[in-house]
Amino acid sequence: MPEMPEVETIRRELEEKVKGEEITKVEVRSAKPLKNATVEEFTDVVEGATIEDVKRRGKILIINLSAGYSLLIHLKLTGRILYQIANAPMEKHTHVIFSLDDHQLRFWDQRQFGYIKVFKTEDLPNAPEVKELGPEAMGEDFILEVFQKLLQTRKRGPIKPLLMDQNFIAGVGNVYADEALYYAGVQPTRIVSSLSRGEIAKIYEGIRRILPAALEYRGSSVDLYVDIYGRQGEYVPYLKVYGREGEPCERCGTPIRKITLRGRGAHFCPKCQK
DNA sequence: CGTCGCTCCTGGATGC
DNA sequence: TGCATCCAGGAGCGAC
Repeated sequence: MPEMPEVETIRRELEEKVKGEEITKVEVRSAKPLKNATVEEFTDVVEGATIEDVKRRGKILIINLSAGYSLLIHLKLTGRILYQIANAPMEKHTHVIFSLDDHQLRFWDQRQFGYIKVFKTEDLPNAPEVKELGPEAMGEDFILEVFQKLLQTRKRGPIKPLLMDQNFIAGVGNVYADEALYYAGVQPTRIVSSLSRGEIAKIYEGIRRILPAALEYRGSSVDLYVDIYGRQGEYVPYLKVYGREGEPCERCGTPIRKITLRGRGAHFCPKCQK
């Protein structure tokens, strides 16, 4: 599932490949991902537009087009943006096709939770999914003191769901929340108010170290994630707990446990994490 | 407003 | 072997 390292990988690749390209034609095979526009409105905005640049905020991809419009793309669990030769065979679950010169960008999504919305570029900051976002997980203004202060406003619940709350911190999801907590030696169920200053600092450090490390490997291909060329991310072998239920902890050999927390899988070492 | 359960969806895994 | 059921999960929504 694409989190910051995966979405940033896609952003970089798109920037390299399609920046400056004109979208000559758009084909909507399923209108479901177009959550705030009709097919006609979408087509009118996109066709003939040039891709000016590709940005990211949290897990959201933003494609700025000429003529003052932007596409806001959320891949959710299984969304893919694929860069393919125009005549490449069409895969099932391809919902929107943007034709460029001799290539196409294809929005593919098996579970259909992802979406593409259209905004006037000037209205983007007020888009509901952007407006309430917390600080960028790897942003330079997200310093330890900011994390500490944020935690003081949300003291009652367990730490892990909070790390995944995009309105708290933008960019961390299920995989890297588990990994950051393993790094910190803190169990995902720990109530925020019980965390020591040292533990908070370690969680912060975990986030700040693991995200860029994963980005270097073009992310983690858990679930169906691939980059725009269809390549898997290569960070999975370096994950310490996510997807390793029953395997021995690298540090102490205790089997990694998986529990359900707020309806989501949470993985941790019962010995190394307190 | 914070917290929390429910919901969307598909196909691979699991059970009988 | 085949069919039914379960399960994964980001984030919006409503309930409290």
